[in-house]
Amino acid sequence: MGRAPCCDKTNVKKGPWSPEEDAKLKEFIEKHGTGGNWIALPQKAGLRRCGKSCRLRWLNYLRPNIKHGEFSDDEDRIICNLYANIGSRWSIIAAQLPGRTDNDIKNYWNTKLKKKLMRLLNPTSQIGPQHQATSFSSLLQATALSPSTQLSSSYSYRRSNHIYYGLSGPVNDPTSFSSSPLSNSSFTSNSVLQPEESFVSPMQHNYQVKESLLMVGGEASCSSSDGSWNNQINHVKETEYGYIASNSEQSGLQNYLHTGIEEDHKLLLPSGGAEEWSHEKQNGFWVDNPSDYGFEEIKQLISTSSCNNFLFDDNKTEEKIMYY
DNA sequence: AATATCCTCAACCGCCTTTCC
DNA sequence: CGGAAAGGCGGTTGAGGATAT
Repeated sequence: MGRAPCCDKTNVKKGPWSPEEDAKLKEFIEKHGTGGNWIALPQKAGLRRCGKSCRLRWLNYLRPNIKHGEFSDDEDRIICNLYANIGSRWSIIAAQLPGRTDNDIKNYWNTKLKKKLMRLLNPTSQIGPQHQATSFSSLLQATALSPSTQLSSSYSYRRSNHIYYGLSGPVNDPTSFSSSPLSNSSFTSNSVLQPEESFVSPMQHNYQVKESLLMVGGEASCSSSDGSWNNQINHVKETEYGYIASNSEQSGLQNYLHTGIEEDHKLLLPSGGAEEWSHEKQNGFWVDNPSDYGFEEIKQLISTSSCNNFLFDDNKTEEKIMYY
């Protein structure tokens, strides 16, 4: 016995939406909202559609500020970098591209961008469709976009006898591409996928680069700038990172976490409190917008925490911590 | 001009996760 | 706490338009 269907399949219309249906759905949602119940919505709106179908139509096509049309080079780069870091998690990727939907990005990747990248990575080969997926993943693996060199989008430090090991530079940073393999305004094959050595920063000679740091996080980060708190919090939960946010961000976060928020740029902690998040199973702390904090505050945080890994969101902090 | 083939993308399907009771 | 319902997501499909022959 399988799962019960979400609606009466014999009584719902399928296939492309007519302009009339679009208008009905749009008008209803603009007037009443979704009411938090997509399943009940079509009946209320007078539509013979499955609730899921309505949801999809709204999210992918009808809701305001949807961007249609060509993807920019910047968008290409973001997609490529995020795909290399987190794979086909389209909703997370979409959260980084305001106005784009996960469906859009998925289609674009599967039909165009993957081929575009394949051509750049391997301009001479004629790869048939049946081999494309395998070849593509092996190409990714053979390059800086491979999982073995992937890194979270920020700067990682491991505390060990008061020495901070730094892996510098925005390595594979999906949202900041100053050293990105795809950083030119148009794709050029000679700029694609730098060798691992190129990740070494000028400051590196002072500090030992620990390969284990590459494992910190294991996820691309999400910026809060587009207000995509939901995905961001999922990310934080998934990676078991504590999250340190400034006041301005806390109101958004509050909606999603049960927190122990303290005043003025203090730790934002889950209900278990600091001890729970300092437990050794905790991967580390994510420090968003570290420039919002005093350096002393960050120093204190590091020295009082039993946690070894911190992710910072900018390289000014990286530099300071290096010399600390 | 007719036909075949390819390409795009909206929409569906089914599974997993989250929320609610 | 467990089960059901709903939400959310990623993979896949197929209609229709574009292009090649």
